[in-house]
Amino acid sequence: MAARPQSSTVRPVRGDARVALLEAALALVRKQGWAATSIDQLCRTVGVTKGAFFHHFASKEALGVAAAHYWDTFTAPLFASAKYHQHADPLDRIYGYLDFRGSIAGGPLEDFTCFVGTTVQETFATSDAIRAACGETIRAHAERLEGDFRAAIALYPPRTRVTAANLARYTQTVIQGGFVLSKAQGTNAPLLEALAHLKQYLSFLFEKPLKKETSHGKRRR
Amino acid sequence: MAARPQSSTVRPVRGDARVALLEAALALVRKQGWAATSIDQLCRTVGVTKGAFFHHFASKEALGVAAAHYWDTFTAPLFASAKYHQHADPLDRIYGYLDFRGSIAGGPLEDFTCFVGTTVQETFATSDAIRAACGETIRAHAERLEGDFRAAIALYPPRTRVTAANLARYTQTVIQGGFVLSKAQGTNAPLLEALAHLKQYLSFLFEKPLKKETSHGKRRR
DNA sequence: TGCAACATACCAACCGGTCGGTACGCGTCA
DNA sequence: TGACGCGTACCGACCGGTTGGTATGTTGCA
Repeated sequence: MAARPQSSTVRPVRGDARVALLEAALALVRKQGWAATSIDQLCRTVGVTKGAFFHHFASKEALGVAAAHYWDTFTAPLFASAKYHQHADPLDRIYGYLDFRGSIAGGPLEDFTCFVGTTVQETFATSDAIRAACGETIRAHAERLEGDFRAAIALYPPRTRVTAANLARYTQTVIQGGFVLSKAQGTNAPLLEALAHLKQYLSFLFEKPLKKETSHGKRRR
Repeated sequence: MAARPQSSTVRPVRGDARVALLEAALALVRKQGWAATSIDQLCRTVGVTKGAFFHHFASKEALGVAAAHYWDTFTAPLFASAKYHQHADPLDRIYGYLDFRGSIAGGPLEDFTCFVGTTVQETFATSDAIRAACGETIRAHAERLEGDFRAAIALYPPRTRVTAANLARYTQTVIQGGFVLSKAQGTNAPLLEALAHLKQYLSFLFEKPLKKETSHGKRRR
């Protein structure tokens, strides 16, 4: 008992509490939802006390806003560094994005579903601050697809009048819906199916056929 | 102040508590989410006490399961009696279904979004009973579209291999995603946009052009 | 008379949030 | 060189209220 407390291992080093709380919030909220995740539970999982929590966040709502922003900075590099950006053809980059979303949809549902999608469903009517932060995060993610969609529209004149922003938003709609259905069915199959349908839609719209191998959710389970 | 308590108006008549609680659950959960809706709040809004609640439901989880089933019996007649079933062409019936979903998407978001979609996002990992009930409700709703999709596939051979069940599920995916995006943006526009894209997809797939008037979310806001 | 449909009172655990205090790194000046 | 002041990071007890749930009545209709 005389051993000195090895504070650097048993507990996050001083200064990490804020990030640790944000990361715990992402994990727990994705699994349990926003309201079911209590401040006490967050503090317990990262090994700090409530004093630390309220030193960094004015309220639970403030944590929600910060977590939505953090989710953006957390996921943006994941997609930015993915290799589908290498394709020369903008439409191939979009197909690649959809394939990439399918490829990371493995393991437990709470590990690949969306923090902001889950959170905004609970808070859209009770906290405008959280709602706005989640909306902004989704908008920002969709916006990063707009360049490729704009180039695709220029390169392959679409059969109907569409805009890049419109298509980018629809892409996110399909993905978010895939999350909901997947959670309800307890398998990632609905998400993979939805990605395949979306790709088919784009191939019809831009009149550029799909390669054979890109058929998520058709045969494989 | 001497007026006798008019129990028949201020409080539901004896025997109605169960249905009243279910209906209150639908309304409150759609607005606030599952975990944020407490048993006390439910009892307060319908004017009964906890004794009544636990007389009808063994637990909050049991209420969730019952509410998911109730949601199905509550919404099924709404769609069954809609007039889009009158169309002779099965694809027109499906277009009509999508237009109908757009036409009821007015007013506050919590009035036209989906109870089971909201609930399952919160409970998929913490209550398998609720998750299964929500999944079954979505599946049952999708299944009611399968007949029309099967007829459409027979009538208009699709450009790629699809199944009626597959398309019906994808339809629900798009709608659920539209709800999420709409909540995040605070307007029904994303849902209307998504319905328009889905119709466009079906028109490509079945090679049956859309009529002009059916263009939700394009010009109108 | 019996039983379904409630009401009432109560419980321990937990909720978000407050508050006084403490440990510690860092710049400053004698 | 060191000690002083100060700001940041964090602790942990505590608050009033709420949570889901229970045990025990009371009411009213068949």
